[in-house]
Amino acid sequence: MKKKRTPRIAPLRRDAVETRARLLSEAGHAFAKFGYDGVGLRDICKAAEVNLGAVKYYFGSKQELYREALIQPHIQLLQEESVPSFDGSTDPEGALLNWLYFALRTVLVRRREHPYLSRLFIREFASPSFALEELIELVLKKVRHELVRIVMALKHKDQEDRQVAELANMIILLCVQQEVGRPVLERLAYPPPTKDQDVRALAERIHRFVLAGIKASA
Amino acid sequence: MKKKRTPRIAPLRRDAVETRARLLSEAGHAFAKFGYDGVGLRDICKAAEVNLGAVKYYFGSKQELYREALIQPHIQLLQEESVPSFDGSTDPEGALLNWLYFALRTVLVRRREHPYLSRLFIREFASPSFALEELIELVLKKVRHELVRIVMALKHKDQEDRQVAELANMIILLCVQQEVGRPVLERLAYPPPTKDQDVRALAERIHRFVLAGIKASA
DNA sequence: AGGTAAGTCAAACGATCGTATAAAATAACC
DNA sequence: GGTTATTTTATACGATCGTTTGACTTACCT
Repeated sequence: MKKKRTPRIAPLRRDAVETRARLLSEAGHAFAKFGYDGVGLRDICKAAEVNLGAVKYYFGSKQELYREALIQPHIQLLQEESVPSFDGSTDPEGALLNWLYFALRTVLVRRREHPYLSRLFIREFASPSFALEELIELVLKKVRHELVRIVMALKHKDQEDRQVAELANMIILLCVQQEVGRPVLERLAYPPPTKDQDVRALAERIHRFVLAGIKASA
Repeated sequence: MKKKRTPRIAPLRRDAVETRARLLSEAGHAFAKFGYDGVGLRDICKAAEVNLGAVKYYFGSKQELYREALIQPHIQLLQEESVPSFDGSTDPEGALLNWLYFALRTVLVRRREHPYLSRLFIREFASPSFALEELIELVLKKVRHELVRIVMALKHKDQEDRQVAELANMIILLCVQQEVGRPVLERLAYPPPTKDQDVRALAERIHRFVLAGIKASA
């Protein structure tokens, strides 16, 4: 019988912790820059100053290395600052502004401040891989859920119907696409802002826009 | 001196026309399904029942094969039905509805009816290749220009300023994202419609939404 | 019908890919 | 400080990639 070793998730030696982290970081950079198929493990390992065998040793395969480079920073991002929860029905308009500011800031500032996470997410968004399902379940579901509750309050409904879902989708798209559509947007007109104060102003403009839209929709 | 042959753009023999077309079509299917790096020329040629050498003979390289598979159907799509032009200032609200219906129908129906163009565009949108610039210049510029004129009329402006550009961007995103964001949308809630009558209804809902948003924005 | 250019074909090149393996080196523990 | 398990290393395998070549076959023209 073959000796089947499960990859070393948690390094046992002090220096090895840093080795694994370096490999993961460089992998994230490279995947973000060139895409999953665009970069080879040899280049990644060279950049990380790590031996080729480290990939199998620490992650088992290229797929697992990618998965962790994508998922793990997202978990951390959501732990550092979680979705503002809508407390009920007191001020849904204000809650919407808070949600928009949170979403846009997460997407345009916080995720972009991460050295590679933004570009990595954009790739995953557009050409979904095996990891998209997990990413949605882990990150997007919670964020969307709060928005749906706000929209329900604004439309005086007590459950999510087709209209609420569609409105929520449009709002989410407006935010996510400020980031994902950037390559196209900046070729068409002005690129979306990245500084916090400008993002705040953008949130307020979008707030005006979608609030009127929500009220107007039958 | 080496004999340098430029690729055979226009086949001279009747049967060869069909060979080139078959290769181009299968290439489009394959690139759309697996991405540029995800598919090899051997698989494409096998599916097209064409010899491997045909790629060099007709297109010169894999890149050129991809470029033509992406660009050429888009040109045809815009030739078959061009952007509705806004005649001036008589009825900008109606013009906006027309534009929305055109954009959504192009994106959700016409492009999707093409056997592979939609998925191919989505890939290009999110992870731009060398061909994006050409695609924007060729297709998106004209479509956006008409929208900008409509928004200008709605806001009673005589030139495109930052606000007009941002509003136009939001509207474009709302449309394009119905298509590009589909993998995510259908995991979050209802997928965007694809039948013409449903798309018409969607256009009307978005029309209500963005019209109110435009009027509300300061 | 024959000549000639257009098109097709099989075979191979060099490079790079992800993965596998087993020995060498190293840090941690008794 | 010797022992041991952990980590690193060098090397190789088998597959697949895009590209190239030159000979073969075919369709078109006079």
